[in-house]
Formats: sequence, C-alpha cells, structure tokens
Amino acid sequence: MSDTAELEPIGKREKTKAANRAAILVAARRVFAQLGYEAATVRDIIRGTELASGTFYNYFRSKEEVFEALADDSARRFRPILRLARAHARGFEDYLHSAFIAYFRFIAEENEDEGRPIDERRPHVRSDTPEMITVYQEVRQSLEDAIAHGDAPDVDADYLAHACIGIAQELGPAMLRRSPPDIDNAAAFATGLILKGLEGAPRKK
Amino acid sequence: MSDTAELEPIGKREKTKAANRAAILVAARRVFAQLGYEAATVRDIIRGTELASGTFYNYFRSKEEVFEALADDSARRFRPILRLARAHARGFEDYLHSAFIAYFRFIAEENEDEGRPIDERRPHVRSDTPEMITVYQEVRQSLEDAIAHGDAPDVDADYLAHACIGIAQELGPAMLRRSPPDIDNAAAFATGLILKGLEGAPRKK
DNA sequence: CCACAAAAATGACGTGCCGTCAATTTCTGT
DNA sequence: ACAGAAATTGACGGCACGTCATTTTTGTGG
Repeated sequence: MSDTAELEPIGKREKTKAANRAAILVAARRVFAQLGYEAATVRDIIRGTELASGTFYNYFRSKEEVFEALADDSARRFRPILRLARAHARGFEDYLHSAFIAYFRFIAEENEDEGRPIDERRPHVRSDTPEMITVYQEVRQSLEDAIAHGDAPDVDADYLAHACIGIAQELGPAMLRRSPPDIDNAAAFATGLILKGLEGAPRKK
Repeated sequence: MSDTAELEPIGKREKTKAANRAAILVAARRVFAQLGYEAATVRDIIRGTELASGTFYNYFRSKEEVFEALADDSARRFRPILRLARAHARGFEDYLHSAFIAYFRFIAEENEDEGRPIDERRPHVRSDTPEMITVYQEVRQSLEDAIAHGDAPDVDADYLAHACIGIAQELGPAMLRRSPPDIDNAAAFATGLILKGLEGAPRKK
C-alpha cells in the first residue's frame, strides 16, 4: 500500500522543493510589500525563510524573476475567474460588467492587509509584462467572439482590448483609494463608458 | 556694457553648471534607451560625458533621480501642448480629440530614433509617478470645466480622468506597434469610445 | 594683476549586494 | 546499508554605489 498511497508522485524530495519555492514566494510577497521592489534585496527575502542565501538561486535566477513569478501567480489565479465570468454571462453587456467587477474585487483582495500605499506596492506591473499579456489575450478573445456573434459592433478588437485594460488598470487604484473601496461604482462606470460613452456612464451622486 | 550684457545672471560658473546637468541628462537618455533602466549604471551615464564619476552626485542623488528628471522633462514639455489643445479647441469633443492626437504624436516623437523595443524603453513610467500626476491634474481640470459648463454630462471627474489616461497609456504602445504609427485612428477610436461608447468607435476598415 | 576664499570636480576608497561554486548534507533506489 | 544523485550551504570574487579628502577652477577684493 505504501507505494501507492501517494497518488501524486511526491517523494520527500519533490515535497520540500515545492515547499521551499512556496516559502520563498511568501517571503518575497511580504518583503516587497514592506520595502518596495527597489529597496528589497534577495537577502531580505531569504532571511524570511529557513534557507541559505545560495539556495535562493536554485529556485529563481534573480530578484526580477521572483517578482515576475509573483505577478504570474496573480495572473494565473485571475484567468479562471475571468473565464467563469464569461461562461456565466448573459450577453455581452453582462460579461463586461462581470469582468470589471471581478477584476476590481481581485485587486481589492490582493491589496488588503499589506503594509504600504498601493501605489508603491506593484512597482513593475505593466501591460507588456508576460502575465498581463495573457490577460490581454483572454480579454481580446472574448471581445472578438462578441463581435463575431454580432453582440458588439465591428470595432478594432486590439484597440478595444487595450482600452478595457487601460481603464481597468487606472480605475483600479483610483477606486481602492476611496474608503470603502468603490468596486461597484467603478465597475458601473467602466461598463457604461465602454457601452455608451459618457452618456452611459453613471451620473454623479 | 559687459556687466549688463548678460541679462540672465549667468557667470561662467552657472553656465557650466547648467551645461553639465544638461550633458548628464542627454547621456542618460541615450544610455537608458540603449541598455534599459535596470542594466544602465551611473558610470555608463557619466562615461558619456567629460565628467568624473563623483561629479554625477553633485547633480543627482542616484540613477533613480536622473531617470525621474528625464520623465519630468517629458511631462514639462507635454503640459503646454495639452494646454494649447485646450485653448484652441472648439467645444469638448474637439478638445478630447486634439488631446489624444497631441499625446500620441508626442510619444511617437519621443520613441523614434531610439534603439530598442518600445516595451523596454520606458520601464518605470507609471501613472502614480510625480510627472504623471501633474498630467492627471491637467486632464481632470479640463474635464471638470467641461462638466461645469454643461459640455459634458455630470459624471465622476476623477474616474473619467483616470479612464482617459488609462486609454491613452494602453493605446499609445498599441498604435506605435503598427507601422506606420496609427496616430489618427487611435485618437479617433479613443475619442469615439469616450463620447459614445462602442457605438461611437470607428468601425473596422 | 595678484592673492585668497568659495565652489566645484576628481577618483580612490569603503560598503553592500549579487550570483557562483566547491564542499557538505540529505535523499533515493537497490 | 550503501553508493550515487540531488539539493543545500555560506564563503568568496566582482561590481556598482555613493562618499570624501584632495585638487582644480572660479569669483572677489585689494
């Protein structure tokens, strides 16, 4: 039995490998949040674990790489959420709204219980980063499908996807700055703006 | 005459100081463009001038600071352009369109004749950077005025300003990637989207 | 025109971080 | 239990940073 007990092929070796990688990521997330990306050093990160400095380099090539792994993690967790929104949506307008809600909730969760202003926390998240590119592709695919099905006008899907992402990225921090986080209004604003422009955006108050 | 000839109070001292600072900025712009922000070193920059390594620190405290000075320069050159667009605009719609055109032209000029892909060239330009905040304020003021004058619906000016900036920031690289740079279409797309939403955005082809 | 003080430039130096690597410990299969 | 593979360790060389005592340049008053 003992050899079949472990359904996943996990010996002690693989297990500590996964655990170490996870420990580094956890420590890195905390250190980046506390010190900011620039000030954080690889040694700061490794000090938050039980490992020695050299071991860091068995798992990541550099500070840059561990940061990107964190960002990739975020994207990997977000993509299924986006797909779910798409699967459940009744029509294009509903999809857009759900997607914005989902995104704003997601970053609200990611940013709570961290110790420094949002602005300094995600120093390198740009739209041309690998993890953001996959989100872009997801969004663009949805928009293209909507256009193909006649649910949306035949506009430039590349530009539209970028516009959606740009709105989301800028509205995100702006709505987090309000207390409590203004998730629903921001999502309504974004959706209204895209669907009908200024006339479709909610009036103030 | 000689003491009144120099209307600006510029002795040799002040002159070389200004020249040195300018030389460092020029060299820094080139080095950042060639190597990218991360790889560039203060010594790389100073090597592009006639100065010694220590002299750099008479003018800037760090690599970060010289980079920010470059970014501030960009913002300082862009703001009057934005104001001009506002002064010349006939109505709100015209202002929006001119502003997008101006922005896209500006970054197209900034990005030509530099030696590496756009994506890696402006590594730290985020919307929460000091120079971007002044642009945000400029945009927001214009939007608030338009709303006050009844030229635009009474929507949340903060969100609207962020949405405009987000669209501009994402559409910028996207339109630069096309050859030739797709300035006019991108501006039309952005303007149409904001004014009337998807219905107002240009149809493809 | 000179001498003297203030300002700026210089580059060698101390410090700290990075990433490597030979030695050591831990694990796996037989 | 043992041999070989895999992973960990921390000391080390190298590099970039930013400082500072020294030297050079500039401005000023006699």
